[in-house]
Amino acid sequence: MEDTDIKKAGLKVTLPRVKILKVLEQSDRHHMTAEDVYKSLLEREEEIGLATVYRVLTQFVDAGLAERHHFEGGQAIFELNRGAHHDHIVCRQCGKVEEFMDETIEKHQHAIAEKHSFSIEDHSLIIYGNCEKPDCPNRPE
Amino acid sequence: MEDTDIKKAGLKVTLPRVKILKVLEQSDRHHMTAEDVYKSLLEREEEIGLATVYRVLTQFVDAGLAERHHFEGGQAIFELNRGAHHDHIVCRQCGKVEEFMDETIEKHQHAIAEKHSFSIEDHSLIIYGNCEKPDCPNRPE
DNA sequence: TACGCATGCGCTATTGGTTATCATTTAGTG
DNA sequence: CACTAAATGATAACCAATAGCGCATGCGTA
Repeated sequence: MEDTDIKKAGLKVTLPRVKILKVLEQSDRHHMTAEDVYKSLLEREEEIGLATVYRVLTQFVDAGLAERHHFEGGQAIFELNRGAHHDHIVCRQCGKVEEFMDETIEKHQHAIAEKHSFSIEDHSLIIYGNCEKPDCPNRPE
Repeated sequence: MEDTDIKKAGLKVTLPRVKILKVLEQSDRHHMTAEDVYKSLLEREEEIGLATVYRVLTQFVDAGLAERHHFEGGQAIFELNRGAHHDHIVCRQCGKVEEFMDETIEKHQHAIAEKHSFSIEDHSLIIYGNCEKPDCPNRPE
């Protein structure tokens, strides 16, 4: 993802926008709250206001550069849009987020929308569970 | 759903709890925010504080009597648990919520969890679109 | 490169939804 | 009917998110 993408989106290429884009790109966790982004910027000693973080994230979403998700807990989570649609599976213990994509599920959703006479615009599928990462607090011993 | 269900959940059978349960049961919209429940109680001239509504709804969820959903917008939505699991399809224009259930989708979710080495606990699938209700503001003329 | 305006920035105050506090009231029990 | 623990209601506190407002900056133009 490049600075030119910001320009293409009709937004001026400013330092805060570039830096927020970088944070979203380079973070090992690719799913972050606005607060996460803000803290990450502080660690890099970038002085960017929290309000600006919210503003810019919203602009990125409106421009299609990023997506806003609503997981459990209410807090919005942001993710760069890398083109390929996918859904999420989340560990309730360690917060790890993985991505998946299932053609069959996608197709069935369209069938359901049709059956209910809805023109489908979007969907959100999140699976909650517990992962088996070695450092996950819920790991069975 | 009966008062005895409240007792079974280990909660005292108090007037506010009975009345909130009734609202959730009798409302034509079965998916309500805490505020919706509160307003509905006001219309019935029941003097129940908003704090109590939030408290009781949370207790119902903890007891398994109700479910809390997170649709777009962040606001929590509550629904009585009638036993049969289902997912939701929501109209972005008029807010109408319908329910559906698809065995194939359910099965695939379990397969996905397995593939990612997650023990699945729950999931949330919401389809967003536009319905064709005669009074839906988005209805094509 | 210098100018000037529109846009964007950061700060602070404010909102909206939800939760905690605490004195008073009520349900359940003997 | 009295007693005790739990529940309620009013209010304040909380937190994520937003709006308002001067100041600073990006960028087209000269």
